[in-house]
Amino acid sequence: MDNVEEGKIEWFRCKLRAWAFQYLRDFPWRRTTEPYAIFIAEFLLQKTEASRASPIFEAFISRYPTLNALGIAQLEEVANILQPLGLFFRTQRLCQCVGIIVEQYQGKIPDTETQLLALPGVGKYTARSICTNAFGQSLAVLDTNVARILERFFGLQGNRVKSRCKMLWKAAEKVAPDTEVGKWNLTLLDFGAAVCTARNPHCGECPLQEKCIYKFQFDKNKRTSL
DNA sequence: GTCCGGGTCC
DNA sequence: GGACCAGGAC
Repeated sequence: MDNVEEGKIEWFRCKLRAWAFQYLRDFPWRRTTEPYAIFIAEFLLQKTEASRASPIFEAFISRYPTLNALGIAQLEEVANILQPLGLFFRTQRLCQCVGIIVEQYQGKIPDTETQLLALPGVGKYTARSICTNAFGQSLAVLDTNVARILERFFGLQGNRVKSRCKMLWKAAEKVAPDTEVGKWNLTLLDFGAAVCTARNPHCGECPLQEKCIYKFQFDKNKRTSL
């Protein structure tokens, strides 16, 4: 965390905001704050590429427009719609969630991180993502994209990606701005998917390369190997 | 920390 | 085959 100092953070935010202005992606779930739609989207997006989840999400919402509609659906039918995305256990967890929400929350998606965390298949990332995107709360998130960007740019923890690492969660919260955290979270996600990718990151076109620890190390290795 | 997961890209 | 994707459970 020593490398994560205020001046560098401000520069980091500034560069990424400028990048987001031009490159932030558009997805159907980003055009709504309706809690049910956000809830479904976050579930489908777990360990799944956003562009692949997109058409399935639209089919899902048009088949089950409300939580109550989903509540009376058969598990097999739901599984059928989600089949192209794999990870069948998600369907089971999703249906369990719906049952609990109908019984305990009168069919309304709960709006606190703690309540959401108690649902099966909802971890810290998903709970916070729902809170920011559906209920306008300001909670930073950590996923593999955020972890990778923070590790590389600030030189945290070598190159091991541990999504649950406390230090990375702290760093994610420290780096998040005071306002528009929801948009900030999306910015990091999109930047990780488009520029700071796991394989073959596009360092040459990266707006952060000037102060990036990873880029610096990379160049150094290149020099010494010549 | 470790295991789990289905499709995709390398 | 193995790493990787808007992770979660144990």
